[in-house]
This record gives sequence, structure tokens and C-alpha cells, in this order.
Amino acid sequence: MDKFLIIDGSSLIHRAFFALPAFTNQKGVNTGAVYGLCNMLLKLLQEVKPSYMAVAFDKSRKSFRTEKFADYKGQRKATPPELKEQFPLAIELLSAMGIPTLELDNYEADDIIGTLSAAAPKDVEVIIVTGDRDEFQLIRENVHVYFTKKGITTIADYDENAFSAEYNGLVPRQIIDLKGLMGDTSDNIPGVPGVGPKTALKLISEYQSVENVLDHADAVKGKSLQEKLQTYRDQALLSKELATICLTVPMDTRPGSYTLTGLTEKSRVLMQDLQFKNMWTRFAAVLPVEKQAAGDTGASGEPSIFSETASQAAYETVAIGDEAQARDLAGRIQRSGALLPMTYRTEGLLPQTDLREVQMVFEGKRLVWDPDRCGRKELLTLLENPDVHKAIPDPKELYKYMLGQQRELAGVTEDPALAAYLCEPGENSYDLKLVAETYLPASCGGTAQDVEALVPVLAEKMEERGLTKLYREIELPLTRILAEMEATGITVEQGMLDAVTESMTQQVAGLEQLARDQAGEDFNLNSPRQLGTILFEKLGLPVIKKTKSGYSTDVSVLEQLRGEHPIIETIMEYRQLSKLLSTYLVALKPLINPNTGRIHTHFNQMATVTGRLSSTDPNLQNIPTRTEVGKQMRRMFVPGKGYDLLMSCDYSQVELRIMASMAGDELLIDSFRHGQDVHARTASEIFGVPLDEVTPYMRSKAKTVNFGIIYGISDFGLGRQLGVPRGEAAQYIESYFSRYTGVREYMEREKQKARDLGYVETLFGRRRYLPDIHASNFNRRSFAERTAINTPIQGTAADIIKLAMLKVARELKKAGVKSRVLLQVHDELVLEITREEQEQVSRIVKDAMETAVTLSVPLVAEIAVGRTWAEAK
DNA sequence: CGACTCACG
DNA sequence: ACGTACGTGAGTCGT
Repeated sequence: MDKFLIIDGSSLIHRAFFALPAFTNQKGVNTGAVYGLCNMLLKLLQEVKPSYMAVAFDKSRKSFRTEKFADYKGQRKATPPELKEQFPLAIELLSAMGIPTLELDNYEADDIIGTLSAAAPKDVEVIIVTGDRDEFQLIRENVHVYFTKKGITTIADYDENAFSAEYNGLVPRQIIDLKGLMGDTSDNIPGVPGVGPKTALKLISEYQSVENVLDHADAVKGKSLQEKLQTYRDQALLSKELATICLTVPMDTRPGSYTLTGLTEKSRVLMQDLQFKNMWTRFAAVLPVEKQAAGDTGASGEPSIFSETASQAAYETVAIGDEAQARDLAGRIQRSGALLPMTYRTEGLLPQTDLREVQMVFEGKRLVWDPDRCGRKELLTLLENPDVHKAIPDPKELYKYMLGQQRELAGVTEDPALAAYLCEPGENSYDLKLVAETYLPASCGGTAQDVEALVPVLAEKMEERGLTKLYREIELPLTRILAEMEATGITVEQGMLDAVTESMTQQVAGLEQLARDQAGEDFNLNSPRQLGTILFEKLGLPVIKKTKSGYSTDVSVLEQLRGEHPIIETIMEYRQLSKLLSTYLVALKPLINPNTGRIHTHFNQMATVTGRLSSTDPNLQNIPTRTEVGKQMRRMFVPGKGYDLLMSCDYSQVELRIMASMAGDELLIDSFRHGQDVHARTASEIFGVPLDEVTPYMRSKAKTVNFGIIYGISDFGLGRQLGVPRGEAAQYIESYFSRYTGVREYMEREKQKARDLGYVETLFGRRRYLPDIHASNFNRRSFAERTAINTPIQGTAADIIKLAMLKVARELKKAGVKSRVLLQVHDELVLEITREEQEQVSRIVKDAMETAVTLSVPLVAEIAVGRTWAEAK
């Protein structure tokens, strides 16, 4: 049966507006409500698959109802301007999408919807979508109401039965009788004062209609109710009339007039303008796309440089079908010298991953090459040929596949995903489809054609932003190194993991029981909420800090409560142990690869805004080290078969050194050049005592100050960290800056740069845009200012260790040693080595790290070696 | 799916 | 007067 989807646009856009945060596009146009509406429509289109569709809006506040009753909707708050301005936008967008919209003078959306649904023929199923219960009156056979309960995602389907179940056996039409009695505060329908939903439901259930209730007013229970019904008789009848949806609006009611004509080019441009990045493509999956007239190049009117690559029709798709064809093709590709745009997919567990669905663009054709079918040998030959230049988005998995085949992927000269990351490092994903939608006027849904089109676009963008060198010399070659590290993995001693898990499980259980005994009741120790209730309500401990949703119970709070009650100690111990247990023991075990017996983390090269790597599944960059129990975790990491030791090589105070160099601060540079203990030196400077009179207490304070400086210090933050009043913290900062004047100037310079250019950058030109630097909101602006200070430092450190990794890899290869790099932890490299190579490798690694770049201060790397990661520290 | 907490640099 | 350290990922709870 054909379905007719009728949407209460006004109702849904209101819901969307209040359910979503205030989005704006770059031009400052509010877009959140339209965005939310689009998402709801998308979901509905997917689920309902309608043949006909219309979206109705209220045209203005005036309607035939206001003529009857001047106060109708009189109490309603004015629509916020941020929402109001989105109505015309929504209508324009929907029209461009080929979705019929309706708004009529003197009528509300309700009436339009009512008229359409009432006129719909029996062989059409009508689905009304609204957040307004009034429209339940329209339910009948073949007419459903999808009611948006709360937010914008939960939808309940009401037919006659569902309605009757909720409304005590009434029929949908009787909603107007209910409204007649109870009124509606939001529409300012008065009803009968003192009659609420419960009384109204009871009365209508008994008497069926308002009229009948009024006729039997003397028979109802309760003296005052009787009186009210009699007094407000006319008001009740008027209310019923107001609540009645008009079914006879003069309009075209033939469903056939409301077909979906298809997405237009204009809608794509509009969505791009609104910065709805993948919305158009998502709609294209459920709506027809209007064919463009020949020669029409779209909204710009200018011939697009992508006019050839952007259209699907320009590409012929060819599947490689047999060995002869594969050989012929491989030969032609190798001779051509052309850049080969590619996509690929792999699956399976290391090292036996399989390669599937290779696509490439060659001689204007899209080739689909399934290596399981034919020509695997030829394909691998192409992939390992460094003279065949390839453009591959995110090729890390392909590198790993090749390593599993004892081969090496070479000649990857472009990676559009990586390029997009360098251009805009704050995005959530660099999936090819998304990148194509962002940078191309028309994407081909994440195919090799998109790769081809993206390469020149992103090359230009990177050139314009000074990122080319960073891309070519650091990021692109680093991918291969990361692939090797991931493929290699690190060995965890399984027996120890099991033993520690066992004993820690016991301890955690014991502490859990103890905490319950001390609390005198059962509760979930892992629930901060339940814990808060116990501590601050039941036990009456003083509230130190609050969170958005209740009492804070974090370590800083617990530390202050220590001694107030024995349970605090128990909780702190429990927290520490259960964290270790769940995150580093239980979670680690299933990530041991059964094929290799090792743990293969994933180093994400496109995850952070500063240029650091991140590590997932598992995160091996946050294995405990700070506490004694935590160190136990590092004892499980050992050299693998054929290796004797783990080696850790870490930069000493890189970030402070980088700051000294970038700031050109004479004092700090001097300190590092003389190989001084910087924290002690800082203490001597800010406390005004000779270096040999610095106490450990002063040094520790100075160390905290030094960290604070790198983070874009504030007196409040420093005070909190140090546990001193902010005034005292402010004094430390002031005396710091009065001595390290170069640092102060550097910070002002970076903030000014962010204000002038809109971005800050690292030593190697890695950029981070900071739009909030101009925010009127103090908080957001301050945050951007601290970021302006921190990002060049943290980011330069990231650049430097990446360079060091490339150099280490090169030097180790040149030396022909077996020892290899396994992990990177921001300022540290972890290797597994043989005893024989220890001297040689430590020299190579230390030297490569220290000479990765030349700053105005020396870089120092410290080597440690041991049987486990804990000992190599 | 957001909030909270906590592990790391 | 504003309220705060920078950058991550993961486990758990509760809506």
C-alpha cells in the first residue's frame, strides 16, 4: 500500500531546536533546528519509504482561531529569534530537496495535516508525525500518528488501539472533548478551571462528550465541580471548538500532488553552505536525485575543474576477470608512470589478514580488482614497486597486510586522509567518503575516483597552508613505521597476567566487602552517584566539590576527607585496584593475538589536534607507572622470543626545552645549556635563593610551576594544583615571569598570532586553528588562549619524536640489527633488543633522538634497559 | 550516549 | 566579573 507521510514541520523543528545545542555555520547562521529536522526526516524516510510526502508549517500566529478567540495562543512565549530565522531556511531547503512544503494564511499546520489526512483515499496509508497530542484526533483506520515523545529520537506509533489503550478506551476524536474540559495551557485554551487531565478523562469516559457532560452537570460527583461546569459552560464549548482541527482547508488534497521530485543541485549547495557535511549524501540514499540538464555545471555557473572527475558517468567500471587481463594491466600500469589512486579493504587477524576489494583508477577507468579471484601476484608486484606511485587513503592496514605476506608496500606518495588531517586536525573522522564530501563539489561515495579528485585539491590546500613539507617528510613516511610497530606488537607474559588478575580480583572483592561493612549497607562502589549518597547523606561527610549532576567523589575530594571516616581509605584503595584490574588486566587479556601471542595496539596518526599519536585497542600509552601497584602492570611487558631485553629511551623535559628554544628565553636556555636541574633552577629564580639552598619542597613547587607554564598557566589552576591560595600562586607566576621575561613575551606573541592569523603552528608548520580566540564568552576565549600557548609546544614535541622515529628506523636498518621499536609514548620509545646489540642500539637510538633536530638548547635522551618494561625505566 | 573517574605524557 | 591548567582513551553507570 502507498504511504503518505505528513509531517508537522512546526512541531518537529521546535523539538529539534530545544533538543540540540546551538549550532551555527561559519557565517553565524543558526542551523541546529534545521539540522535536527533533517535528521528526523532522514530517519522517517528510511523507515517509512513513503510514496507521497508533505511538510506543513504554521504560517503566522494569526488564524481563524484568533478571530474567534483573541487570546488563543496568547500566553505562548515568543519564538526565540534563533529559531524563528530557521523556518524560512527549512522551507527553502526542503523545497530544494524536492519535498513538498505547505503553509497557508489563516490556518495552522494542524489544519493542513487534518485536511490532507481526512481526504486521503482508503488505499493510502497516512502517517502523521508530530509532537502535538491534539493531532491524535486525526487517527482513524489507515491514519497513524507517530508521536515524538521526548528529544528527537524516540517515536511512538499511535493507531486507534494504541490511543484507546492510553486514553481509557476513548476513541481518537474524543481528544477534543478532553481539551474542551481540561484546556491547554500551551495554546491558552481555557477549558474549565480546576479540571485537569484526570478529571477530564473520567468525565469523558462516562459521558462521551463535552455537551453530554454539561447536560448532566448536576449528576457529576462533587459540588464544586458541578458549579464550575455550570459557570464555565460556554467556555468549555468554545474550548472544544478551538481544539477541533479543521478538515476543510481549501487546498489540493490529492496525494498524487505530493510526490518526491528529487534532490536538486541547489539543495547540495545549500547544505554545503549550512555545513551539513554528509547530509546530502545521506539523503541521496533515500531520495531520488534530480537529473541535471546537460551542460549545467551547478550553482556557480562557472565550468568546474571537476566537471570530468565529478560525474559518475565519466567512469567506466571494469572488473579484472582473469590472469591474462591482470598481467596485461599490471604491465601497462608499471610502464605508464601515472599516479595510481587506490582504495582497499582488509580483514582478518594479524598476520594472516586478507586483502579484499582493491579499487584503482587507471586510464580514466575504475578498476575493481579482487585478489582472491585472480592476479594476486601481479597486484603485489605493483604494490611493492616503489616506482609505481600510489595515492591511498590511510594505507596503514595495507602496509600490515604486505608485511604479513613478507613483502613491503612502497611508493605511497599520497594519502588524502592524512592530508585532510593536516589541513584540519580537529575532525572526528577522515573517512574517505567524508573527506570527499568536504573537499569535492561532488563526491563519488568514497571510491578510488574520489581519491583521484582529492589529490590535487588537498595538495593545493597543503601548499597554501605550508604543510607540504610536514606531509612529505614526516607524516607520510611515518605511516610505514607505525604499521611495522603495530604488526610487530609487544609480548605480555600471560602467566603473570593471569596470576596478577587472580590475586587482584581477590583483593578488590575484599575491599568491596569492607566498604559495604563500613557503610552499613549494600551499594555499588563503582557508581559515583551511589557513593555520593553514602558519603554525604548517610555518613554526613562535608561536601567538598560538586559536579553537574551531584556530589564529586574524585581523588582530590577523597584526599580531603581522609581521616574523617575509615571508609575513605577503603574507597581509595578500591578505586586504585579496580581501575588496574578492569582496564589493564581484564581488558588486556582478550587483546592478546592468538596467532602471535603478542599485543598489537593501533597507533592512530590522525586522532589528535596537536599532532601527537594516540593508541587504542588497547591504549598502551597509559600503562601505569606512577604508583607501586601500577608498576606491576609494566612488569608483564617483556621482550619476545629471540630477544633478551626491553629498552626505553625517553626525552628529558622536551617540552620545557622546546619552550626555551621557541621563546628564546636567555635564562632558560642558559639553564639547559649548562645541564642544570631546571626545576631547581626555576626554584632558585622564583624564590630568590642560591641554587644550593633550594629545598626539595621549593623544587617541587617550581616543577609544578614549570608544568603550569607549558599549559598556559592561571593563578587559579596553579593554586589548585599546589593546594595554595590563588594569591600565593599569582605571586609564583609573577616572580617566574619577572625572571623568565622571554617566556612571557613568547606567550603574548603566540596569543597575538592566534588573534591575527586565526591559527598557531609548530616548529614544522603543523597548524591548529583557534576560532574561539575571538569568542565573546570569556571561558571559551581563555581556553583558546591557553591552547595557543600549549599547542606549539606539545605539537613541536610531537613533530620531533616523529622525526626521531624515522631516523631511528633508518639507522637501525642501516646497522642491520635485529632489535626493533615497539612503542611510542609521546616522549619515549620502547624497543626490544638482544643482549649482543645492547651497546650498539642504545648508541644509535640515543643519538638519533638527540640529533633529530637542532634547537638552541640541547635535546637529551635517557636510555634504560631491563628484563621488563618496569625495569627499563 | 553523556557524565564521571582515572590511567598516561 | 567571568571560572580554569594542555593533550589523550577506556571502563562504568544510568538515562
